[in-house]
Amino acid sequence: MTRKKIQIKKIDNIAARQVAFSKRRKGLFKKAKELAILCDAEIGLLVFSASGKLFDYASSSVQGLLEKHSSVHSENLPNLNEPSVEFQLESNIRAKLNEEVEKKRHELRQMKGEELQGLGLEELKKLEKSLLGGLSRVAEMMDGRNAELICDIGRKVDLLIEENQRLNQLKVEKMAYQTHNMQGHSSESIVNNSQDYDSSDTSLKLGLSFLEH
Amino acid sequence: MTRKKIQIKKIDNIAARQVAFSKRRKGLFKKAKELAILCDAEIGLLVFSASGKLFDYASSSVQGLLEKHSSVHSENLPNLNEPSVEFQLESNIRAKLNEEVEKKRHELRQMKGEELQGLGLEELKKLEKSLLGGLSRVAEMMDGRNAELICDIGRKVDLLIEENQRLNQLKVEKMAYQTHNMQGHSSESIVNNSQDYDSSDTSLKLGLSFLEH
DNA sequence: AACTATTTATAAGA
DNA sequence: TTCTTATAAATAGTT
Repeated sequence: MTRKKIQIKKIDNIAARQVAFSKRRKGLFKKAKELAILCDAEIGLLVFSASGKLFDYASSSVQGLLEKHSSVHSENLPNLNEPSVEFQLESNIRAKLNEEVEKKRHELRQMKGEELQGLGLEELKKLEKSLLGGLSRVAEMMDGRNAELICDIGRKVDLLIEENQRLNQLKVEKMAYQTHNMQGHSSESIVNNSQDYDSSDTSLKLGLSFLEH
Repeated sequence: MTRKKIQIKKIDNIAARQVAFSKRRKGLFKKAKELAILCDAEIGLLVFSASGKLFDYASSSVQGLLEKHSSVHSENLPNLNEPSVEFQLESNIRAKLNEEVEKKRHELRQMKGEELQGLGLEELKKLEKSLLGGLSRVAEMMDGRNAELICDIGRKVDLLIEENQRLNQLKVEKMAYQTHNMQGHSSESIVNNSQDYDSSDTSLKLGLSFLEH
């Protein structure tokens, strides 16, 4: 399928066949994983090399199935010389998981700048790029959060202003009521009213004080 | 993977996902069959669509396994008797490993700025701090590498200078030899000597040219 | 294990 | 679904 188109039939040359097996197996597993992820599918894939070695992939929900199957299989064909399919599967899965955990742990450490000894300049540059990318997205998201916050604040301010206007209205009405019922009673009420105005003004200021800093 | 490169992550749009599933499933089965034929391998492949529909392929010797499996599967949960202790242990271990992988995968994605939706401002700040920390260490390490490089270059320069001196010495000796053996022979030899000096000087310059840029 | 000229696979658009 | 087509990915042959 490259350099030259090939016929799909058993490759005669043994070495060439092994090389092709290795390359195409890798490609097949990659495709299987992509399908599982992209399309939310469950996939089980078993590949036995001509020499009987097992390679497998299984998304979680199929994992159990493959194991049970293979145990049935091994009962049918008791290959006493080779490790049982069942055992191969189990150790394969465990080994793969452990490897993946280890890989991610290491990658994570490197992103935190912790295990950089072995890295060359090119790898360091890649890391740097990755970090800068992450950083810019985090910054973007923080901006978003800040925008939300400001928006929230704006809404609260509106509410406070509204509330303040309502209070003012009440004061005006109250004052009108007082001046009507106790016209010329004393100057105190007028003073009180102006104090009320002041305090409501202060509460508005307090309500906005969190805007500073 | 064409018209535009895509990220390998679940396709959001349902219709698009189904189309991709159909296309890629076809491709995957084709690849599996080719591998089986070309490399004389035994292959079993199970694919469950997100909606639960099963597609499968199995080369002859694996066929039995898959059939039994899917029949077990269609019975759903017929294992009321006992999920053997051994199996439970296995599953537990695997579940833990899977969980760990998933956790690290997620953390890694967040460091790459990819799954920040759920995060609050505080968490974003922590992330930022972590990224900045990593970045500064990476930068430090790069400085180190650069220092090494410069050190290397310095050593090479020293060698070149030494070499140059040796060449000059040879020239001087040659000149002395020539003037001794052919004193007053002609003015040509003197002209030649001065040309030699010039070219050796040029070669030193060329040897150092990689220091620029 | 790398490289690269080609062939395949496939995403997007009808 | 199927077809087309521009482009990404896989890989046969080679080193």
